Amino acid sequence: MSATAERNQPTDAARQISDTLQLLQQHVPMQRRIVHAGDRLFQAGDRFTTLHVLNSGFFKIVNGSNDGREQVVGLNFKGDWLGFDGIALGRHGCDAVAIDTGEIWSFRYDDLLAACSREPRLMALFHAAMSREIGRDRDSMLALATLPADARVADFLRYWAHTLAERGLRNDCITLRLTRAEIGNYLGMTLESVSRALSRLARASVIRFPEKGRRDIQIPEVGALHAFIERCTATAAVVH
Amino acid sequence: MSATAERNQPTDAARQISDTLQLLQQHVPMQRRIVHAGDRLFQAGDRFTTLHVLNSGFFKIVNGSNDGREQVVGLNFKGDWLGFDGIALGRHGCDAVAIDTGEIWSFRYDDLLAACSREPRLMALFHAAMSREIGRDRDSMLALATLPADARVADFLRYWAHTLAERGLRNDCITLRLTRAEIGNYLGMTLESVSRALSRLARASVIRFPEKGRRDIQIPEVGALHAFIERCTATAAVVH
DNA sequence: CGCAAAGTTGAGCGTCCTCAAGCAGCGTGG
DNA sequence: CCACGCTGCTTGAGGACGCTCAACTTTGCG
Repeated sequence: MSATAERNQPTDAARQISDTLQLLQQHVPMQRRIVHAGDRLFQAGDRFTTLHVLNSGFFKIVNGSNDGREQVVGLNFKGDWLGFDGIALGRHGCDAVAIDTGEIWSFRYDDLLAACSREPRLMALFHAAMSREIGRDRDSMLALATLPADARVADFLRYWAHTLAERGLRNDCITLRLTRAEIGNYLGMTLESVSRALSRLARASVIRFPEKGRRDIQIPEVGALHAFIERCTATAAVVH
Repeated sequence: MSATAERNQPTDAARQISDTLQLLQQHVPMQRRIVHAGDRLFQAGDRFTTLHVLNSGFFKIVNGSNDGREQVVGLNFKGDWLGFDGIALGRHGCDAVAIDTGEIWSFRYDDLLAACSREPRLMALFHAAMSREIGRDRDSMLALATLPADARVADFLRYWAHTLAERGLRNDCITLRLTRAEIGNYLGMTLESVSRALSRLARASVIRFPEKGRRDIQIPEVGALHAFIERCTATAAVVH
């Protein structure tokens, strides 16, 4: 939680991302490719051989169960790594689906390891990326388990805005690449509940919609999202 | 998902665990220590320097938020690694608390890296452990977001039984080291709901309680838990 | 034996889901 | 150009699942 990650001045995260891209380019043979919304980078059951780093674009990670349930369990942005889940069993356990046009860098896992032994900084970045993923997943669980629906939506927006800010991008007006149904799936609620939550957030002036369309969301003040979330959890723990 | 992990014959997981313990012992300078229920291995904010592997006992991982919410986001068993979350930022983001007496092996992260460069098999096991953690967290999210309360409890028992079986231990009668409140916290529900869910599971003969005490839980047939979970999700998706 | 902590069970209620209707944006084709 | 259909989004009404509050039982420990 970097107190206030201002945009357009390199944050720790931004530096880490550019270092990663640079080191990969220098030391690991890889393939660059353009993907479009809907493209599947890999899916559950695929044999694991390669890792990927997102140079631009957005991905969603979908986890399925044998009885047909499935859920969006992760979102990926520029600089994020994809495919870690395959290392353990040699097969992927989830699908990675592009939700916008973007560029993906792919390289063999064993080539990465070879490069890491020559360039310890790359190893450090690799491990840090896996570690971050674990921390991120745990934060998702915390939100899923402890926040009421409205606060989960607010937390989702806060996370998205934070992620953009980290990368030096504008975050006062974000364009969601997900439908209400996908957001709902990610947050463990129905699309109607997402819609209602957004309406309430707008009514509370925490977010704002543009004149036309409700796909973009304006966030005048990220702090207001924090405040809203705390207000939700506070009412749950009233006097008593 | 190894089809049927029979106990008392070494599974993949069991072999991996013994390999890990053996390689660590041979190549990494480390400290062995006994911990007791309630002991804290590390907590959020602590500077990260060392990783840990559980040689015996049970741990819970507790994640907190700045506004006071906290949740059990992970459970650890023999052979599991602890501390991955600290690598990214150099500080831990959660607490690791022992929930039973056990033995923990601790070693410096940089010592591990040095050993890994000499012994690639250790590196592979290290990466596999992180990868497994990610996959496991995603399964937790899936359960939290898509299963009704009763099914979440059944899934929790299924996971616990499966984990014991993987390690070659009896899993037809498991002793929960967690209170109803802790289980509820882990599953995103109240302790009363956990209690009711267990009662319903017992009424449906999916589990059984011993004559005295309700801390132990007998699971005559693990498959029955699967069936129960599917029955729960099926009723949600009726004809239509 | 008595107290504290953990667990069970019931009654009432609130949040969120389900079902349904209507609206908005958008590409296609007459 | 507008009708048309499609997909995504919003909003309302009713109901169910799980939470809150409360009483009681059981277990464990000094």
